[in-house]
Amino acid sequence: MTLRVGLSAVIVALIDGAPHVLATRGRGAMPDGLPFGPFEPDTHRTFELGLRDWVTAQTGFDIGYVEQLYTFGDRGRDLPTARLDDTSAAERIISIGYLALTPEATEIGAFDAVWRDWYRFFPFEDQRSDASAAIRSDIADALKAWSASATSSAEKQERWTRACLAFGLDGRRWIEERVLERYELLYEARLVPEAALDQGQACEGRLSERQIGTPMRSDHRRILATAMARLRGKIKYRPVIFELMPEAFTLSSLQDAAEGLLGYCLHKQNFRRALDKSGFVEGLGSFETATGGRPAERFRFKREILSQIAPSGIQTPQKRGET
Amino acid sequence: MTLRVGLSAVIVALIDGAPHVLATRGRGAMPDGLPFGPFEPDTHRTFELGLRDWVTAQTGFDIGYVEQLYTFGDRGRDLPTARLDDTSAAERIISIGYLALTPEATEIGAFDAVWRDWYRFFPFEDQRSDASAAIRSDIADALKAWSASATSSAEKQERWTRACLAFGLDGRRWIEERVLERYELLYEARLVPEAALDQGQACEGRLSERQIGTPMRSDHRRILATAMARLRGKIKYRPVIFELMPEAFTLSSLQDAAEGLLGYCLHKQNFRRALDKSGFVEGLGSFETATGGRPAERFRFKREILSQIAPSGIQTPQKRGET
DNA sequence: CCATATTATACTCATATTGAGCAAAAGGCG
DNA sequence: CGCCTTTTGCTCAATATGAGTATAATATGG
Repeated sequence: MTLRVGLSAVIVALIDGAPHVLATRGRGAMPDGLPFGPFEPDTHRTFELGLRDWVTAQTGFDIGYVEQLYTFGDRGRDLPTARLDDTSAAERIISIGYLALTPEATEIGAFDAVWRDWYRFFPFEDQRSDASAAIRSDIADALKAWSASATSSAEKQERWTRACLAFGLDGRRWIEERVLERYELLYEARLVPEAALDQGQACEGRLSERQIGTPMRSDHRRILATAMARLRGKIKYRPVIFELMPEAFTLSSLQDAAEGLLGYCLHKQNFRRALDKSGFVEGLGSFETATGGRPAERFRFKREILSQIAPSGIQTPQKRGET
Repeated sequence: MTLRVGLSAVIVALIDGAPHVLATRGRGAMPDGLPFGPFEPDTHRTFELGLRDWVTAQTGFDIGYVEQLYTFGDRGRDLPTARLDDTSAAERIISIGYLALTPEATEIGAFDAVWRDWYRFFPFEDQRSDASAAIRSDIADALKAWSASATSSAEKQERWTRACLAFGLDGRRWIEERVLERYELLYEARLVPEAALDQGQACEGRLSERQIGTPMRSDHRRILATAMARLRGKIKYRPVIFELMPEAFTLSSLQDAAEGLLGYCLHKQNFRRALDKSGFVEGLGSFETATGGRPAERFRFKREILSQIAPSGIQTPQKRGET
């Protein structure tokens, strides 16, 4: 069997404070996918160089911050129509996922690439809107039905416990980083169409795209979930959020960015206090007037601080009592 | 060019509270390596199953907790004697590194595998011993010399800043998680023999194995550094340390384990207070008498708590004023 | 059998950090 | 000018953290 290695990229940028990912547009029945290219051992000295190469070739711009996410290689992921026990496939493709952050959503030159709001693929991950509570409750119902459909009572119990942990049900807290766990649970419960495709079985038609999101090609939604989880975790212990911001920004726009990535609201005053203490930003003395209320001072990220201190991330004081 | 995928494992266990890794013993001039096996796309449905398979086959025991670390694929890593610009090699091996944790250092059945103290490969990572201060200062001298040998003054500056950040020099704090940064800096400065091998150049003979550690095959020391960094970080936000402990343990032995992994000492009373608050452990009512002083109560990890709360890790209140 | 060393565990206290909210400042707009 | 909106400054109680001191329970050696 031939083994091939591909590189897939989750390229994130903010558009009006909302996180977007670069997607290759689907055609006909084929859904959207992530930018994906083969790793060519002859020409690419490292994975990262290979990735930068073909992203530039395909989309026409240079990605900035890049980090490796995870390597995906389960059978089934590359051959949606193949049954899991079919070992006769002639080729196996494994894919190394990368996360890339760009400060602005540059216009895409060639190819069929588009910026998509990442909540299009995961509507339930946005806990800010009023709609989200309703979606969450619909998903909870579907997962309850799935739990009840288990054969043994221990299995029923176990399924429901996992659902509660993943989705913050039954008094448990919603943990924003559990993006992948949530997607994998929906996959296991066959509530997302990808699961049906992979296993050649019908999808549970309980939930609509408005609730469980638009599907993606192959296992790309899993890769995107991994990227979201990583980024949501990382902004708390590394100052990576600034890789997504323009040179000058207001504290409110920074907060909007953090809220967009995390999917929940922050306490404004405490966010500022924490940011102040961290020393990451510095006022520029100029002001943004087009905001409606009192003009906001523009700030910049003090990049040079990275060589001064032990860099941690920004703090994210969650606003309680709203959920 | 043929592309092959291998799986390498950093299997960690504690022996008398000191972290050890399973290594394949070197022969003659060939240094120790990590357990390494090919990924066989025909028989292995997932990477993890493949890994478990051949680890069991080679060493005779089942590994417990497993997580993917990173995928390594830079040219040069697989062919130590090849020059970087030599693209004529017939084969490229990329390797997916895994971290595995086992609760006890089981006797190894077959093959030439041995448990090695992980500080054998990274003596400077252990900040507890008195020797470490001396080692650190020797390394600082060597890095200073390397900085001074740069051509431009900006480059000199840049090198020294990086050295200070990585090794906590010049008033900066030592960050225990920067294991990989430290190793890569030593590699770049050609202070470790692996660098010399990879580039076909002579190693700077400044430092001895007692200071920079025993080398490993290929890029295995880089993989080990990645594993140490991951584990040192992870025990703070996930209760993975218990995967290394036996069923019943004393709080002192748990603290020993944490100190061994982190490479520095913790404040005993505060460590206990934090552990108490976390709710991770539960007293068993039985006591360990062979400790020399007052008998210590045995505790167990409350595994069931994982389905109750948002699991974080253990806190690690560093003991200051000793360095 | 008592002093002593050794380790375990309990409690204290000052100082930071956090969550939550109130109030003033500085614009635009009718 | 008064009102709405947003930014910014400040307070206050509740908790968490760093760093000790004190006491308890064992083994050991005279």
